[in-house]
Amino acid sequence: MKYEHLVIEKKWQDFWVNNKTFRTPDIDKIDKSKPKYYVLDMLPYPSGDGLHVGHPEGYTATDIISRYKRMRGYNVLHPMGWDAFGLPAEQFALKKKVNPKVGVEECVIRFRGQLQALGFSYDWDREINTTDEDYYKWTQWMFLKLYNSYFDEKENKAKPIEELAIPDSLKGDDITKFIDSQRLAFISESPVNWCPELGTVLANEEVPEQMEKGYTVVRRMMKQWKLRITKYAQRLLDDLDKLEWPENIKKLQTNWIGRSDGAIVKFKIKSNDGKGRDIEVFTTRPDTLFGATYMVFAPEHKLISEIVSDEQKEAVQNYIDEAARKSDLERAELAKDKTGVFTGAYAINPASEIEMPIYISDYVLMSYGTGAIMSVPGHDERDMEFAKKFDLDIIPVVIPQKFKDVAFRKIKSDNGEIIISGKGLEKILNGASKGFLNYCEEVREAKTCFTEEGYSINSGFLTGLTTAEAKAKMIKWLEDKGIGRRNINYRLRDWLFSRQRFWGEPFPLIHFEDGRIKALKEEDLPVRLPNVTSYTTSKTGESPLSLIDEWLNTTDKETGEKATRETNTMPQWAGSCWYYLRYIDPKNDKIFCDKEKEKYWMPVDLYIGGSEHAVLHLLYARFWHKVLFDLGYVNSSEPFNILFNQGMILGEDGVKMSKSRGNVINPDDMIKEFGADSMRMFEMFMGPLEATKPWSTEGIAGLHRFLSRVWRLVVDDRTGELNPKIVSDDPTDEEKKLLHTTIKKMTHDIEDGDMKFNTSIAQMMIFVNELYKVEKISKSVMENFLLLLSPYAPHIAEELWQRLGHTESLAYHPWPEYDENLTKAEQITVAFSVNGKVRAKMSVDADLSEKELEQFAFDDESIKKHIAGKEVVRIIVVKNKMVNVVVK
RNA sequence: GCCCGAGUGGCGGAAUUGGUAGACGCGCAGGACUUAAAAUCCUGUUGCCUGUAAGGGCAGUAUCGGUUCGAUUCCGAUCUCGGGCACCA
Repeated sequence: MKYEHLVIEKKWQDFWVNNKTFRTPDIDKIDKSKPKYYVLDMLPYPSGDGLHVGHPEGYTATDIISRYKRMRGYNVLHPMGWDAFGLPAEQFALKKKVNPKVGVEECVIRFRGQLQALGFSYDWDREINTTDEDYYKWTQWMFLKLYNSYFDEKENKAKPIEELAIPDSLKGDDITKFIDSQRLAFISESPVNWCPELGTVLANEEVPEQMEKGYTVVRRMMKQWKLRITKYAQRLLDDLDKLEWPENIKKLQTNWIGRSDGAIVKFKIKSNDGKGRDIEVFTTRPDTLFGATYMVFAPEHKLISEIVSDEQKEAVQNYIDEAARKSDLERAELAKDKTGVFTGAYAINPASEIEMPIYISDYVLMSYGTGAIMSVPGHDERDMEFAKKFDLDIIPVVIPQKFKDVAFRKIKSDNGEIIISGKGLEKILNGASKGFLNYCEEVREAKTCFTEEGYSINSGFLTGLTTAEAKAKMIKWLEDKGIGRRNINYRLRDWLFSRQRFWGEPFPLIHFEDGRIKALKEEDLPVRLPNVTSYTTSKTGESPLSLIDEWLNTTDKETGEKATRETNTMPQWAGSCWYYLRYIDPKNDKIFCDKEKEKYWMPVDLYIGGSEHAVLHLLYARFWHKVLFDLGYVNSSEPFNILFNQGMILGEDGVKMSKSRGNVINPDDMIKEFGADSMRMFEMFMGPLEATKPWSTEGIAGLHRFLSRVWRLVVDDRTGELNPKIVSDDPTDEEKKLLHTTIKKMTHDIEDGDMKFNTSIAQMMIFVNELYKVEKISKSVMENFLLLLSPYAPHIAEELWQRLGHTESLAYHPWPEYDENLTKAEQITVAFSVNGKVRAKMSVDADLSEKELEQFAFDDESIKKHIAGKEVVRIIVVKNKMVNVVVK
């Protein structure tokens, strides 16, 4: 009987499902004396195309770990679910004129079938779907928690809104306004990408695609819900240290959060109308304040209308209008060429006391810092470009280290020794200081822009100091004068949390006619999506929900007052922010997850998914988890302890798989032709998990060949009986060494956590190749090998295990142990080299002394030849490895 | 532009702390079995030079340089590719 993968794989998949082999018992039935291991996959979006070959890559890795940990005696939690809200399902629904859940159901059935066909050991009793009412009820519940919480700056954590201290000075509506301004979920007017032709708002990522199709996209202000993730910026940054994540992912998150240390500086604006006005700016380089020669405001800055001069009014208004029409993307694309307009107003530099003209330009962003900057064109490239274009003054105030000695040479004057700054020096020195003078001249002429740290010049009381010293001294000076302070800025923005779509979680909020907003109570949840058979998009940019009157119009349950529902829905990220908690307690209708169960299973021990989620999903989930932690709903401050990113699988041509290229590999075809076990093994054999690597159909055939070889080792091809080579004898010494070496290698490969399964598979191939060379195989050796193989190729392992006479599944059979002594070779090959070049190799007894090895080297004919007539200077002996003779 | 990561045979990739470069697989070549083919099994496979042969020699881990008895591994510079961010003051 040949290796018939289709028959075997179906048999065992049915066995596992019917026997619930991989069901993780509920908490009270679990043996708590065993350690726990929570292995999580990033839950997939069940798209209409079905699985692609990239999915099984990460899933196979987690499955191998899960199966290994079970054999190691761990209580393993290994669940799967569906992240099914989102745009593709919505577009499918609009096209087919159906409710999106119709399409989602089909896709889920398809995905589940495909995953089961790969033999993954998920506990299907814990399957979740983010679009189930029982699930999104709790997503809404968490939104309410965010809405009803504020961030306490002193304690650096979220607290219930009832605990918020309200200033005594506030009365009536102002109290409500104050409370609303502190909530972690808040509504605000925000710019969005509006596409008039499509009548919809687009996410930033969708903009380029639509513009290529010829649609226009403009910026437009709309009321949007946001989550105050920025309050958690520092904690999200600090806690990265606790996590065993790849350094590059930590770096990506660090950059995304983007902490900048600097100062806030207050400038006086020269008054046109007698009113005293100040403007604050943020700078990371307070040491360059003496070099600030002009200011730039973002076009959206509120102060512009107050300070603009009559002559400039029209030009300024035109510029503001133009900037408003551009999308963020357009603003960025035109980045090379600076634009702007003079406002006619001036500010006073508090350090140099010069008048600084105030410009507006869209290179200054309203959303970062204070929306206004001090420009130091000598030491900031953008400022320099702008200064060049508008012919503004440039003062060099920082010099590179190399000019230090020239710039600050001590000059004897009539009054004794003094330090002269670069400015004074220019008049006095020549020759020796040419490089320095050239530098100053180039800066003034906007030919050079020195943005690094160095030494201050032309900077009054800062002159001569290093950049670090000057920063500190300037901040002190600003604080003493009450016109500035140390400040930290983050790049991270508050999370735009609303979408104008049908297919998402509705917000549990109602609006009254007078504009008041009321959050629903926990017992009112879930707010269900309307059960319509079809729907259309609105032309106003609002959610399709706004057109469904019987859903939209409602009354306040408590007062009977007329109200309308919030029509925005939550973004696709919402459901995936906490799904890992629901797996722990998927059927609970009292709470999203029982706290005792959470305490047992959390944090996730291993989390594997694609690096496309390195920033957003992982940051959002960490943020939600911290809020839940602050409010006392979870015991862990971070959700994912170890993270691993799988690499992308490219097409056979070495480029990204895409339908248009026609290089897409369908996993169904591969499973049918070669089998799930071959598929799993090949994806692991291709290379390290994190690497990007091209697919090879010839490669998967090779793994199928390997599994066939394993099959024939146990089963006689012609008779279907056991291979007569398999005997009940004790293993020979050779077999023992081979087996124990293999156990050792494979155990280490998994325990090291590098996810280099390719070398384990190579070791199994060596094992099988060796067994093909011997006359007899001890049955126990074969059994141990099947246990080693089982996490990788579970179907064939179970089948052969059974054929060797076992009646129980091997899924919970202990992983083989190895004996270190048995892995050691008695004979080893050592290399003899002369001057580092290997000249001879020799098989010797292991653990020879250095003297003995040395003697062998000198007795070797080839070594003798190479050292003949030369002086031996040194001999280096590395035990069990080599002897190197150094000659002259 | 900035921040990460990576460059090893025809290809995917191996190589504990610096210690025998190319494990394992694919592909290719040759052989066995077969009327033939497929499947299977065996052998070879970094390049160049040399030898009838066993063998021997030289070069070689993107490029150039450094440290070292010895470098794929450590250090410096450069080039190429991949990923992320992108006017963040």
